[in-house]
Amino acid sequence: MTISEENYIKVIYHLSQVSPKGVNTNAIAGMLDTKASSVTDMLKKLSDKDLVSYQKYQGVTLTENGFRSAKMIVRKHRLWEVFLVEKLGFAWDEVHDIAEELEHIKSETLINKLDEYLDFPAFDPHGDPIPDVNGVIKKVNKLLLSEVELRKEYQCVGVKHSSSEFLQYLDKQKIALGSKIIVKEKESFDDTLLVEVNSKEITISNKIANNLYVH
Amino acid sequence: MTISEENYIKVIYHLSQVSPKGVNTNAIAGMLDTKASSVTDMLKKLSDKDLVSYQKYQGVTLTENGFRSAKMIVRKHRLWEVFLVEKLGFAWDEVHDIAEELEHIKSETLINKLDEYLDFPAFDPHGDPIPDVNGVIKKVNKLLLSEVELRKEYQCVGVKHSSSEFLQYLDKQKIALGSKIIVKEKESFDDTLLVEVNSKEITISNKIANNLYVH
DNA sequence: ATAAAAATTTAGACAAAACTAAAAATAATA
DNA sequence: TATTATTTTTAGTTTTGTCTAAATTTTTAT
Ligand SMILES: [Mn+2]
Ligand SMILES: [Mn+2]
Ligand SMILES: [Mn+2]
Ligand SMILES: [Mn+2]
Repeated sequence: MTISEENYIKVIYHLSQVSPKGVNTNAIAGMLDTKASSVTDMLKKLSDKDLVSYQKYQGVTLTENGFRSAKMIVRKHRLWEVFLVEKLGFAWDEVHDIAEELEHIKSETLINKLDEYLDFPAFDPHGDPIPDVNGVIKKVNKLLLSEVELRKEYQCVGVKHSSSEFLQYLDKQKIALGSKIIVKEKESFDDTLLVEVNSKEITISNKIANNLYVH
Repeated sequence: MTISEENYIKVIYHLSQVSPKGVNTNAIAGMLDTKASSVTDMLKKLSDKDLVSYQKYQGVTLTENGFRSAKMIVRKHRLWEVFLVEKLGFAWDEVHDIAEELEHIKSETLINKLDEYLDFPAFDPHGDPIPDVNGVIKKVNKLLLSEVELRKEYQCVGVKHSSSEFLQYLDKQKIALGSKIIVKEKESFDDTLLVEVNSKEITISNKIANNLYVH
């Protein structure tokens, strides 16, 4: 697989999580910052290689092959993110773009030795699960902070989108993975939350609460 | 720079060490396993980007820009090799191909953090010097084993070519970087050497002796 | 049900990096 | 020096991945 093909497969994998019955051409184009016509061309090629099943105008799904490949790319991406944060001391908002490049390094042995070196982590710095060597992903019941019961203690376990701005906002509010969090009040007008984190009370917008996973 | 451009620049850098007054088109083609006509095309492009100075039929040299870039690619290659051997436990004959890919990862910050993480190594697993953050390379007076005085103690400090077969041969003979080595006798007919390594006597062909650096 | 809007695909073009075959320049040799 | 031989460059293709513009299909709205 070329780097470009890998990028398409990974995007289709991520989009499949929300539209399992078929991923739209436009959605792929949006994620890859490319044009719909380019996507169509690539879908034909991926289909010829039996990585996706594709019928004109009907959207696309991953084949067994494509699904396996996608999980291996995600595995590499997330293991490299762990390496960058745990070993090299990068902040969690700095690692995504570098991991986008590192995920395309070919060696199987490399990634398995890296896995071992990192002590077989199950989650990446953003709380996303890391597929193991067989592609098995640890499932965790997690809720968005916006869907949580009042006055019950939860633990922060992940972020939905890991944009730099969002992650830096969490840093500023001293919210990290593992932080204990209790929703004290919910403003019915705009769903703003009054929460307690690290024994301090802060208010959190609905947009933020919709991007923070707790458990 | 694209990956392909980086590969050309690196090859020109290495060939410049032996032909400083100009590198041949054919030599580049040989190293990159490509055709001379492809090399000519690329040299024009690199010349337009002020990475090489090139005049038809006259061979090519690196510009100041090209030289700086080349050293940064070599720096990345060798730092990654150290990482693979020291941290991930690869053997010294297994790391070259993986480093060929890793050397093209773009981030400056990444390579400097990696450098720090590895404790600013001056040499890679094959004894080749690693340019520092400013491109400065530590010079070492080293001789080929074939050029050495008899009955004098030397230390093995590097290999000239790091092909897997050669490195595995050295492993088999228990010759590693740092090994003490004394040439006892030199067969005048074919320049075969009788040497002492690790208090054991072994015979070494001229071809081997021409590829092993000592100090 | 028909028309308008949106999504998707086709057709044709382009840039990067490679190739083959042929022409041109340089180097080697008789 | 004249003639080969070698090296290098040019000319013309090919493949990959992208693009724009136009055509087609599907979806939405009247
Ligand atoms: Mn990421
Ligand atoms: Mn991540
Ligand atoms: Mn190497
Ligand atoms: Mn090396």
